[in-house]
Amino acid sequence: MTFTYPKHEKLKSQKQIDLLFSEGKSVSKYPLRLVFAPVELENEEKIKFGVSVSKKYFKKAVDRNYYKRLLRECYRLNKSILFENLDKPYAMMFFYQSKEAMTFTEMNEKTVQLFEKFIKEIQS
RNA sequence: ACCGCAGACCGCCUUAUCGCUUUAUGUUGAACUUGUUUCAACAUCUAUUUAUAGAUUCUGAAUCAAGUUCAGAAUAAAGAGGAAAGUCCGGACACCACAGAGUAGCAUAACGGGUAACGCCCGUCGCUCGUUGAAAGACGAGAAGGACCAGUGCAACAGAAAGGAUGUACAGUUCGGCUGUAGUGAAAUCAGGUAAACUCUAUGCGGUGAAAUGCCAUGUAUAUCAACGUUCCGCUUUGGCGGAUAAGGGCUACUCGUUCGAUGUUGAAGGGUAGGCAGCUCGAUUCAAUGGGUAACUGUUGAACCAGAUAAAUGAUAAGGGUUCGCUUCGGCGAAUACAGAAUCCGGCUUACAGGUCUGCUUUUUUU
Repeated sequence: MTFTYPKHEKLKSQKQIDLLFSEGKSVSKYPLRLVFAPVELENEEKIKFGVSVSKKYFKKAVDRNYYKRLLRECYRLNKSILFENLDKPYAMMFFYQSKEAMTFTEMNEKTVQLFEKFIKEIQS
């Protein structure tokens, strides 16, 4: 299993994002939150993935960039959990929802827990 | 040596693992196009032994070569700032009627220079403040430095009164609050101060802003364009032609001016949204040498190419090392490592900033 996060795996389409927010469900593990919805994808891709950190929580662009990078790293290193358990393609968006700082190690643990929770959710 | 001030510059590093963006190189695969060769089928032509051979065209398949596009993996190179920030000025560039006249509005304000331009920068003069000095002056710092003989306004304290005021006392007197003196104040119908007061003068300013704008693919409301078309008058060969009419709209903050002109029909064209390409990074660029200038800045010559993302890359983790601070049993231990993230591009200004380097000046101490 590779640990890449190439361009075509990023969630970019406005339509898919609108769909995600209007019809998507979510699971969370404070301070992380994952919104997801099943979609039709081309070329047998399984996931479209995006990250977001709100201006509400971090005023400065530098801080937002930093946490977005951490979120991307967490996805990149743990995405095998998702790929091995998905039965159909999904679009998903990953949020950091807290004003408090967090280290990479903590965030990584939370991400694994969150992804396992997500797998249970879609299998039930 | 130390402290302070001013100016200029720098603003964490190394290794490993896993990633991201752009460019280049060759490579693999797929699709398409063109061509070569071979085979098959059909058709036509030629020859003769009349069912064979040869040639040509087209179609299909295979093969090889070249090109284009897409995808994959590989290698190499490059990859945030001094403020990228605030979006406060000035430009480049693009479009909107290439941009009209007047009014209003806004900005600037000594003189000279620099610049693409500026409200920026440099120099000079004057002013104010501080230090020093008997003074002249010297040194340092600061600022929003045009005009109150155009008009209107404002003015602390003192004073009767600061502008249709003229009180009190005394004196003079043509007996009229007419004249003078005293008194307050910088200034008392004699004028002066004030434009970080209105105002005046001079100069400048059209608007929008890369989500500008152009193209490609997709392709629809009906905004747009063209023709016909509303009403009235005249002419008429009865087909039309010419002139006028204007609710409203566009150009503006307003007026003038100019321009389009209801509803509808036909045709053309093709908005927005989502996607791609261009704009998009070679430029008032950077560095070095040298010439000019007190300086800001600039001429010449040589060299270099230095981010181009777009739900938005430029990183994450681990270990080690710098640097600073604190504690110290002088072995070390602990903590911190600033401000902050390109979005069309430049020149400024303003604000934020741990720490460090260099230069100049001043004070104090030590040695000679």
